[in-house]
Amino acid sequence: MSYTYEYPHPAVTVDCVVFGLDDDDLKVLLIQRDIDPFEGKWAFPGGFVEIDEPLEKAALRELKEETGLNKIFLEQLYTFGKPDRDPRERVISVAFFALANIRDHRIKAATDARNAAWFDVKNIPALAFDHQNILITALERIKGKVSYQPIGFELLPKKFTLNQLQHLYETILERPLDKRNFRRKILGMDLLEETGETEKNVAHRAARLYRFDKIKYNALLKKGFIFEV
Amino acid sequence: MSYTYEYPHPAVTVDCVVFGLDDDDLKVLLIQRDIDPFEGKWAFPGGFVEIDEPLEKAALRELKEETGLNKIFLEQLYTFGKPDRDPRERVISVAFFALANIRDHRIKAATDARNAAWFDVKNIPALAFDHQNILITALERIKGKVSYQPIGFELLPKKFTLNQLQHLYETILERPLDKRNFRRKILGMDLLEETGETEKNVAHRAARLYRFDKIKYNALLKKGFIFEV
DNA sequence: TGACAAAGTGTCATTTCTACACTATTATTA
DNA sequence: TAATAATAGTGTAGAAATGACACTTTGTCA
Repeated sequence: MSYTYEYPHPAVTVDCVVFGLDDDDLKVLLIQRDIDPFEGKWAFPGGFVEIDEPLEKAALRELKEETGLNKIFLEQLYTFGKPDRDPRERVISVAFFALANIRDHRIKAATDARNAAWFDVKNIPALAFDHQNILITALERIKGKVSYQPIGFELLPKKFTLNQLQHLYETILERPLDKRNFRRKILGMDLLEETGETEKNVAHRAARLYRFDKIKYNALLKKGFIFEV
Repeated sequence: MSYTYEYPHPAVTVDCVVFGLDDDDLKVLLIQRDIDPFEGKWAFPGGFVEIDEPLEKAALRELKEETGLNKIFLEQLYTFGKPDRDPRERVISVAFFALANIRDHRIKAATDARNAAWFDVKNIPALAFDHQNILITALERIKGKVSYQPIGFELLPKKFTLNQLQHLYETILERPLDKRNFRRKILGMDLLEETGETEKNVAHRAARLYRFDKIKYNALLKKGFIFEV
């Protein structure tokens, strides 16, 4: 079967930059390509958009096919369209980004992916295509966004300590924050709910566990509340 | 001539949302389509990306062809890809947005545009394709961006009064600002240079004219300065 | 039971924000 | 030429937010 057009058409792909947090490090999910071009190289999960498929749906499908990751929230990041970014033909790629809790998801490679794994953003192998650029763009976005949208909570377990939350912000923003000031600000927003529980199996005083109250957040939003860290 | 592919390919277009400021109103540049589909309807300037052409270059080319607007700074806005957004075939459109000073540019329609004109964003005719969505996205973007990037200056003449600047912010943000607080904040940033000149031909005390000092701004940026209004 | 490790807590000085009203200047008009 | 109309231009004080800073509490483990 073949498809003919009066004018040349580019191919369109989607790519997904999924961030995760693993103890101390910010990570991204990569797959090792099992097909040419760039066979054996690491890249962001992604692939061709089907002709009647919405972009976001294509991204979710590819993500699931290649890594097993399912049902996560994707946000459009940027569209990469340099004419020579793919050696096969003109390929325009719509990149998405997402946050995921590493422990909640079991990654497993499939279809065009030989392998799938989380990599520390500070230690990324050489990437296929222009995916290095995509990574840079995604890091800028997450850094810019984390301060004024409560997206960070997606990276943590449902119940988390204030120290974990502070650590997350310090990791993404790449600067230290004052413990007391951080707590004052976060708790003052009235977005966190105490679970009444504390950490288990730690060799020191156990910290209180909180959960993010999305309903409260949405209610505050309607009243003009602005999240800011 | 025809082009054949093993798999179906979407077409890719670019669209440009150009904002301008005319006295009291925020405007956008629209063209009236001279060809099907949506012949006679108003739409954002744009068109098909050539097979070896970067996206931004395509946007600049279409903008110039259809409206005469030349050499303005475009920023990628969002990519619109719903499968049925174009009745002809699957078309994925990469939208850009830009700011322009209306008085500096003479608009003239050409090629596929029967007409080109500025429209008050509060009073937009029915638009072709999903361009209403594109407009909404662009308005959100400019509103979100104007407060923390000094983009507003692009909309004003080179020399402008503080009242013009304040009015611009009030128009985009859709809320009133306090005159004294606004002046204190803007002047305190040390980004504006007094020209020494004043307004001409006004029936009241003439206001001082300022210009935006981009060199100073870039220097401050390097020192970690954050613009915020 | 003492040492260790992290949790949890308050204050003060500085800066920033907000709300608010009158005088100065210029062109126009009576 | 004096009065009027229109906008320019200016300061302050109270409230809120920020940033810097160190010790006590609680639990585990040796």
